[in-house]
Amino acid sequence: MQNILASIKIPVNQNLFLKDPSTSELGQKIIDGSIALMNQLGFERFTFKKLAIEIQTTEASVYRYFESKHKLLLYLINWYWGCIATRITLETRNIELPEQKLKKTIHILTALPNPEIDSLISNELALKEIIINESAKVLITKDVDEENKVGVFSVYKTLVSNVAAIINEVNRDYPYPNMLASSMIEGSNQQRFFAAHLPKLTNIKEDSDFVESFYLDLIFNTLKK
Amino acid sequence: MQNILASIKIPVNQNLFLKDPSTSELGQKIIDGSIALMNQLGFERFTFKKLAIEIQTTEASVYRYFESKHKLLLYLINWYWGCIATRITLETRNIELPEQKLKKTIHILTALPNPEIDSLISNELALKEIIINESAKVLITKDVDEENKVGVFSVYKTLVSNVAAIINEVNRDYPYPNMLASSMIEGSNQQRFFAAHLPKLTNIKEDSDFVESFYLDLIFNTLKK
DNA sequence: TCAAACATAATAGTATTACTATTACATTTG
DNA sequence: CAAATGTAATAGTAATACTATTATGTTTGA
Repeated sequence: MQNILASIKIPVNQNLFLKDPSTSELGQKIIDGSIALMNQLGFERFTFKKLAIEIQTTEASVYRYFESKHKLLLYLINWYWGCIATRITLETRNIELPEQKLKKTIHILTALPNPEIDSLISNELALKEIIINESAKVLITKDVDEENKVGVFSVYKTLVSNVAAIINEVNRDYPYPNMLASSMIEGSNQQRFFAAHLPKLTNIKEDSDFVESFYLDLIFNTLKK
Repeated sequence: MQNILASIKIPVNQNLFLKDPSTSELGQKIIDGSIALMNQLGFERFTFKKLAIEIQTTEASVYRYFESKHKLLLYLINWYWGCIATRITLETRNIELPEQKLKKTIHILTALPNPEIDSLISNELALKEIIINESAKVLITKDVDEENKVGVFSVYKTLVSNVAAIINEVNRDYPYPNMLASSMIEGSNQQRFFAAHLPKLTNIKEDSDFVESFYLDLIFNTLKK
C-alpha cells in the first residue's frame, strides 16, 4: 500500500491554531520541526525558541501559528488520532467478519507502525513516540474540561466510540465497550513506555513485541461468550 | 477496621527528600499542605511559594525538605503505593483461595477508598486524586531512567510484581501477569479521570461505579482456563 | 500603476516561576 | 556555657512562556 492518506486532508479542530499551519511553508516547517524536536527533547525541554532556531525563524513567528506549546502538542495529537481513525475506516471497510475487523483494528492501534508499509506521514514513528511520551501531559490536566468544551477531544472520542462499536459487533452483550476501547488505546502506549524504561512492569522479552499479543488475548477472551 | 496502618512506618526512598518530612512538625505540614494544595491547583499551578504561604512558612524552608516540586510529587506517589502495597499484604494474608485473594486485590486497587472503613491516612481521597491526576507527569518523563537508577520506582515495581504473583496463583500459565497488573493499576486511575472529565470514553452511568466491575470481569475472563 | 490595506515576520521586551546563595536565629550537646 | 548543629528567612538569579510594538513584504482596487 502506498501513501494514500498523504493526499487525504485530516481535519483538525480550528481552536488549536491561530493560523492553519497546513496553509503555508513556514507552517509545515513548524509541524515537521516540532515533531522532530519535541521527540528529541521531550515536552518540558521543548521551547518555541529552540524550535525557531532549529527551523531558522523566530519565536514570535511560531506564536503567530500557535498560542502555546500546549496547543501545539494538542494539534499534533489531534492530527495523529485523525490519521489513525481514517486508517481504521479504510482498512476495515472490506472486512465482513466482525472478529477479523476487530483483529485488524487492534493491530492498527497497538502495533508499532511499519514505516515501509503503513506509514501515513514521513515521520509517523517520531509522532507515535510523542503520543506515547507526552499525551498524558496535555490530556490529564486541570484545563481538560474547558478544552473539551471547545471540541478539542472530539476526534479522539469518535475514535473510541468507533472501536467500541466494532467490539460490540463481536459481542452485542458486552457491557463495557468504551472502557475496553479506551483502556486498550491508552494502555498499549503506556505499556510501550514501560517496556522501554521500566521493563519490570511488563512481560516484554528481548525484541519480540508482546503488546499486540497481550491485547489480542485480553480482548478476545473477554468477549468470548 | 481501624487505622492500623497509621502506626506503620511506610518507608520512602531516601533520594526523594533532603530532610525527612516525617521527622518534624514543619515536614508534616509540608506533606499535608501539599496534598491539599496540589489537589486543589493541579501540579502545574502548584508552587512552593503558594504552599509556603498556605502553611505559613517560607519558600526556602520548603526547599530544605524537597529539592523540587517534582521530587515532592514523587515522594507523595511513592508513599501512596507503599501504603497500598502494605494494605494488600495485610488484607490478603489470611485468604486461602487464590480467586478470593485476587478479588480482594482488585478491590483495593480499583475501588475508591471508603474514608470510614479503609482509610490509611486522613486525606487518602485527596492523595488518590493526586495519583489519578498527576502521576503521569512525573512517571512519563525523559528523566525516568535516571530516577529509576536511584530506586525511585522500586516500591511501585514491587507492588506490580506482587500483584502479578497473585494473578499467577489463579492461572499459572498466563503469560502476561505483569502487563495485566500494571495496566489494571494505571488503567483504573485513568478510567476514573475519564469518568470525571471525558465520560464518553467510558461506560460509567450516573453514580454507579463501573471501574471495579470492569476489571473484575476483564481479569477473571482472561484468566479462565 | 501605485498606494492603501493587509498579511507576515522580526525585535525587544515583561512576568512568572523554579531554584540558590547567603545570612540569621534557635536548639542541642559535651 | 560555648561550639556544633539544626532550622528558617532574605534576597536574590536564570530560564522560559508569552506579548507589545515595529518592520517588511504582498495583495488589491481605483
